[in-house]
Order: sequence, then structure tokens, then C-alpha cells
Amino acid sequence: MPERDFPPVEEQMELLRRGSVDLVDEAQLRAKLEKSRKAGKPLTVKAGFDPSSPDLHLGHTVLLRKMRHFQQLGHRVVFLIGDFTARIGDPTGKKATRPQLNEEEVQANSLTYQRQVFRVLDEKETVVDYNNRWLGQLGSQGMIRLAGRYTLARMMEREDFRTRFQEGRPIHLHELLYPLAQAYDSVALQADVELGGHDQIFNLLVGRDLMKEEGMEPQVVLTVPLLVGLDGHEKMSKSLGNAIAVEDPAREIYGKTMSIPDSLMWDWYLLLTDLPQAEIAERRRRVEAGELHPKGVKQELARRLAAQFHGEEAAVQAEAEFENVFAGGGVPDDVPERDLEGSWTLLKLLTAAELAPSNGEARRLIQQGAVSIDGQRTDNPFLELTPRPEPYLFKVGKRRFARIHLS
RNA sequence: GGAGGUGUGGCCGAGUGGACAAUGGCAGCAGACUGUAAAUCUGCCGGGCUUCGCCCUACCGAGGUUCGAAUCCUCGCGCCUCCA
Repeated sequence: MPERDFPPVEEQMELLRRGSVDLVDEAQLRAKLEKSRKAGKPLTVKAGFDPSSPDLHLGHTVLLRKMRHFQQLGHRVVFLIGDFTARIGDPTGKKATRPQLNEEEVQANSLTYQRQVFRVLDEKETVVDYNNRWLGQLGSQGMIRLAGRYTLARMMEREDFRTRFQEGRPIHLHELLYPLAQAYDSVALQADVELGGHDQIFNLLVGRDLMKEEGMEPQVVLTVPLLVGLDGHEKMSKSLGNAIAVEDPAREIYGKTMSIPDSLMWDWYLLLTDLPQAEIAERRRRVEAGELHPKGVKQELARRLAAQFHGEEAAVQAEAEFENVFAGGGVPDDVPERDLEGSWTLLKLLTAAELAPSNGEARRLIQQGAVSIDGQRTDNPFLELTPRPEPYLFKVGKRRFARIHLS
């Protein structure tokens, strides 16, 4: 391991603390950083990911960005794929048993994962590991021994277990093993720091306990907040439909960002950009004082986010298109096209062209004035559309467009 | 092992033999107002039908009672509580 130079500890601390929720504990982190700097040896920083749902969104990137911060400072970041855990399948709150992932699926998912993750992390500087490597070796003996390290009472300190128990909701026994398995990862990797979302705090702390039990120096635990999604209330998640996917096109990232409540954008600036905190505070002050229009500040955010994943040029283009379509009432650059045959009533055509999920919904949209053809609003569901050489331009609601060619 | 409870639309939650495609709330969608923000107001919100109406499918599952069942009975399944 070649010696490395690290920035001064206080400088490191400042970057690492940005946007964090829990830091257990600060003095230990400082001590570890000092030691590492003296020896010229990087800290081992671990964060675990479950490969069962490989669609990453901006919420995940809050954590990834924190990992990236460690990388920027020269530390060794381990991207740990929880293939062991994923293959058991977590039944939490599910009606049906979640299908167990086989090895190939885990493999495929983790590749998808990595493709997305390295949009934020530096691929060359990232160590990818799999916890099946050691957890798979444990066997039932080892698992029982591991379970013997903790008590039910301590497990039940965990808030979600406790509330589920109080509300009479089921807790399956193997769920109690999850925190222990995760803690064991830290032992196996000899982690100096473990990162996670704030909801992971309990698991991360179990890691500290277990390391102490094993006579190791406990890891420092650093958590980042859960990112609030587009709706401004719930945490960002794909299933709630309030997420921006890492692989969304630039125009989606831009447009979706513009739809967040103004009050949310300060958090997003803090957690999703590297704009210095002082500048964020300044913008906020000026918006609140009425000196700056919030739309412009939000546009800057949207542009920065689009640029992070697609480059400056694409971001500028996304902004231009946004202005054209929504402020100028224009039409986006790439409207999906469809070919259909024969004559149609408007109602049937909307459903056939998948602009509406059912005829009833299509009827509703038409009657409520959501549909326009070639820029002309129509509320007649039975309007007859006949074949013609040039395609019909449909607009449904504010942002659904289609060019439909009838032949 | 014993006793009891519970299961309703994406979610929460009313309904306890007919007036139920099922009150409310949330979420969602659309329109108005805007900055595609929030808030607010209005409308829609199982599927099909040129629809002040008709048809189909639905209240965990399968049978049954009844002219008629989300509602009653039987069995099954899931979940919960208490006792051991």
C-alpha cells in the first residue's frame, strides 16, 4: 500500500459532516482520520446494498455521494452487495413470500446496480464485495453462535420492531438475524466507518457492538437522511412513484425536479449537489427576502442534477425544452409516434394508443378538457378521426404527448 | 393444545340480509389559478356500452341457505390476542 497524502483532518470533517444525520461518534472519527493521515493509510468505509431492486433513484445517491466524499479524500470505499441477504428474501410486510433470488438473478442485478452506481462513484477507486463470501461460510452453527451475541431485549430497542410488536404485527424470527448478519459484515471487512441511511441506524450500531465483542475497534457510524420525494412528503421510493431514477433521461430529471415543492429544494441542494453550504444559505435568504424568484433557483437545481448524470449540454437542452413546452406552450422535441390503421373515434383512439389505461379513463380525460388535437381542445369523445397523410398531434394533460399516424 | 377475534376497492376505514359498484378519508388523474411549485376551488376516480340508463366483474377462497348475501351457515386459508 503506497503512502498517501490526506487533507487536514478538520477539512475532511467538514466535507464528511455535510448533510449527515447521525455521527457516532465524532471524536472517534476524528481520531481515526488523524491516525490514517499520520500513517498515510486510508480508512475502510463500508456501505451495504441489497441487490433485489436494482433501480436506483436520487434517494440512493445521497448515500452514494457520501461514499464519494470519502473517495475524494482518498479513503477506501467498499461497495458491499448483500447477496447473502437477498437470497434469503426479506418477507417484511409482504402478503406473499417474496421469491428467492437465485445466483444468476443476484449476479444480473448486481451488474445493473454497478452500472448505475458508477454514475456517482469512481469505479477505479471502489472495492466491490459480496457478503455471501463470509456469511455463506458461517453455516447454522456459526449463525447460532452469532445469534448468541445479542439479546431479544436489545433487538427490541429497534423502533420498527417495537412498534410492530406493540401493534400486534408479525415479526419473523429471521428478521432478528438481519441486523446481526449486517454487523458481521463489518467484522469481516474490518470497517472503520459504516455509512447508511438514517433508517439503518440501528443495524449500524449493532455493528459497533459486535465489533467490540470481537475485540475490535468499533466502526464509526455515519448516516445520511432519507431524501424526501417529488410529492414533498414521503421518502423517495420507486413504488410511491415520487422518484427520479438515476437512469432517467435529462429532460425527466429536469422536469421532475421542477415539480418539487419549493420548500424541499434546500434539502435537495444540500444532499444532491456540491454547492457550498454558505451559498445555499445565501440563496435561501434571498428567496425568502423576495430578492430572488424561487423558480430560477429551482431551475438551477434542476440543471445541476440533469448535468450530474448527463452532462452540461444535455442539461441546458433539457432546460430549453422545459421552457418551450411549459412556459411557451410548445411541443417537446421527441414526441412518441404511433401508427394505427383506419378511422377511430377519439375515445377508442386514446385507449388504443395507450394515452389512457381504459375507455372510462379516456372518456373522463376528454370530458374534463384534458385532450387536445393539433393544439385544439376537444371534449367530444366521439369525434371521428380519419386517415390523413400527416400525423395527428395529441396532448393529454400537461405532459403526455403523442403523434399518431392514421393510415 | 385451548379460548376468542379479524380479513372490504392502491392504502386506511364504514357498512352486519334488499335502496351497494359499496359512506368517509388518503393517494391518484383532469380542469381553474400559477412558476408544470405549494395552497385553494371544481370534477373524476372497477371494466364495458354514444351513459339521466344498461351489462359484466368485485367485499380472503370454496360451497350452502334465501326471491335476494359484503352482510347468515359450513369448511378452508391468512393474520392477531389471551391462556398453556
